[in-house]
Amino acid sequence: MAHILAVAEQSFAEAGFSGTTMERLAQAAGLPKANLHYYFGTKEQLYRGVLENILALWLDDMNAITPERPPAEALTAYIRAKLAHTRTRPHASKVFAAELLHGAPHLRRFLSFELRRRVIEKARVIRGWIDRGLMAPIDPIHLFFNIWAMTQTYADFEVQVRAVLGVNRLGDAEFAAAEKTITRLVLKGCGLHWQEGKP
Amino acid sequence: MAHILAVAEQSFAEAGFSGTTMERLAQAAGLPKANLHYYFGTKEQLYRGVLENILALWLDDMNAITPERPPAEALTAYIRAKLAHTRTRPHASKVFAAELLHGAPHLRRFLSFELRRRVIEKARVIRGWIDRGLMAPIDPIHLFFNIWAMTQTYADFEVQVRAVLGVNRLGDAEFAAAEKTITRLVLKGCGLHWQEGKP
DNA sequence: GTCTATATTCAGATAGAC
DNA sequence: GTCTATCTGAATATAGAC
Repeated sequence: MAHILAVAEQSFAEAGFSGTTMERLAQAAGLPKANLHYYFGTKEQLYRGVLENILALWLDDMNAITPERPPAEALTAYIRAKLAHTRTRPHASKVFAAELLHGAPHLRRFLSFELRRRVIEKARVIRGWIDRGLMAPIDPIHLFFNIWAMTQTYADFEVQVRAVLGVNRLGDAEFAAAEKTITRLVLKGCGLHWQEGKP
Repeated sequence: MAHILAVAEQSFAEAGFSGTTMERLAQAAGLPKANLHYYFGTKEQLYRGVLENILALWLDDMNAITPERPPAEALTAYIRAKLAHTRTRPHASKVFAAELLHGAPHLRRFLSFELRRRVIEKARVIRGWIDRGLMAPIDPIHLFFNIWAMTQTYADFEVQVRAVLGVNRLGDAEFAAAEKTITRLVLKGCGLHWQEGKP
């Protein structure tokens, strides 16, 4: 079952919902397609299963943001965590991205409630830092939008990154450069100290 | 014909390639579906027509980056141009994003040649600024990846932005906040002067 | 050039044997 | 529970009248 979900995640990421056929999934999972229907009912329900598997990931990373930590440390850790997920779970990122692209018909509740609540909570932490004079007065919610955008682009639009860089795959060097660039933009953008050498 | 392409762009953006039916396009365009096939041949060829319409947009914005301009001014103008396209052509952005998400089978050449060449050319301009001590030594190519990510997220993942902000549509206020945040991150991140009030 | 009607293909779902 | 074979519906594409 977990195996089927993993195969489905990859296929939905690569081919989209309509582009993924139950036949293709069955072949990739190594069993007849009737079994998929036996386990999950409809293709729609299987897709929902894949999505739900992903949502927890998105909320978890934000744990790095806590009031006691110095902002530079917390933001650096957050960026690192997001980028690690981008690297280890690129298919999850792509499925989520495709769902958003098409208006998120399955994620309306998640976005408007769970995610919104969590962002507002963490934005309050950032406003606390600003009020204490620990960082520049940046809009915390837009800051989140932009950190998500920058980190996820290395999964979602990986093919563009590879083509422009002229490499066959994104390895340690590329992710190190990405992390350095994003961390620099965010820390300096927030008026925080950032130093070249610091990993 | 241009009308059909506009309708198709919107439908491909909202429903994806497989999710878009010729019947649906015909209805939206107000003519029988046989005509679509008469004009464009196959659905595939129609999709290629939509994509090609979009590519020029992407390359054009980079004209803002020229060696003579001060970096802060050029980067501010570039961000503004990208964000303006995000706002006026959200469907184009989404079609392009979906194509990248699914591995860009139709854009391989464009990405590896036209786009890559243009990015390398403009990266050289930025390195010139760095060498002249006009800005901090940031990786120019990753800088582009991240500017694209930040500006396009307001089209591609608009539904997420709206849900988290709790608004029904992205208007002047939201785009102003986006532009301010992105410009701040980029300029300060590049060690350039940025001032709150400056639009 | 434009449309109606239809052929063809293919994917999702299920019946029913084992 | 697992599989083969099949049904059903839908979407692309085209034939052929006007």
